[in-house]
Amino acid sequence: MTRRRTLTIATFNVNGINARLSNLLAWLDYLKPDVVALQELKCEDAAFPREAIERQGYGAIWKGQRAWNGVALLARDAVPVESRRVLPGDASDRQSRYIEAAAHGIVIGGLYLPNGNPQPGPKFDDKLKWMARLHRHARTLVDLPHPAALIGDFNVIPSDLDVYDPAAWKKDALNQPEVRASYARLLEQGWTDALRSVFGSEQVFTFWDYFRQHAERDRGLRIDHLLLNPALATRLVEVGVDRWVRLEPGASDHAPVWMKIQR
DNA sequence: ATGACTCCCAAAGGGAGA
Repeated sequence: MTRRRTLTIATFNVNGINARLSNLLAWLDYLKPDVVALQELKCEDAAFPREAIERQGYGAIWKGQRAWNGVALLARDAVPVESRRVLPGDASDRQSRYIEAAAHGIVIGGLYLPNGNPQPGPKFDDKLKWMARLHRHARTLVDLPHPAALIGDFNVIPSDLDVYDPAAWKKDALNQPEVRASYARLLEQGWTDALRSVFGSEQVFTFWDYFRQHAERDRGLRIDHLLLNPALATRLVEVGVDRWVRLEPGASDHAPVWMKIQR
């Protein structure tokens, strides 16, 4: 096997890893990403499909949870070297929403940010608190001399360009001014939003809900993000969304989002 | 628009998602 000149790093909210296992494996076989962050495993640790993932050529670490949430990191022909499995700052947090590891020379934080609906309300308050914790932890990564990325389902619509109908999503937690401002402040630490930096003013989506044939009609949101610290951003080559995965039978409501970086 | 659609658990219908 020839060694490729770029590394491919991807994030994919699978919406139930066991319900979607064949979709996930088909996509891995197609793209052959080097590092993958998964969200919404919706399984306990013991139910993670480790053997099927390993047969596909990937080492994995994961943090599951019964019924909801759950995150994992996969590395092609390697096992991610875990550095964290909880976002610091709240000892009472029992939700599986963060996992961090080194893989193929890059520090990867894989995250599943709380949805926050309905808003206003306690779930929305929790979302903002989780984002504040993310800010504090991200500060420790952004200025590392080593390449680092924060990737996953942020549940944040960064701007009106990132939603097919801003008015229809006006009251949604993903689209609130406080949430957008918090995301913007995170970027101001020095993170590069890889998709936006390459697409410029062109619209691109990563999620389409299951209603009203929104996927087929490309009425979506951009809420899955790839953030690069400066040491990694200089190596960014290409980005993409594998929208075809969203159009397959039995698909997740999210599509995989990927970037290629120089080795 | 208390909607729709799909997962989970569990064994029906409710919680959660976004």
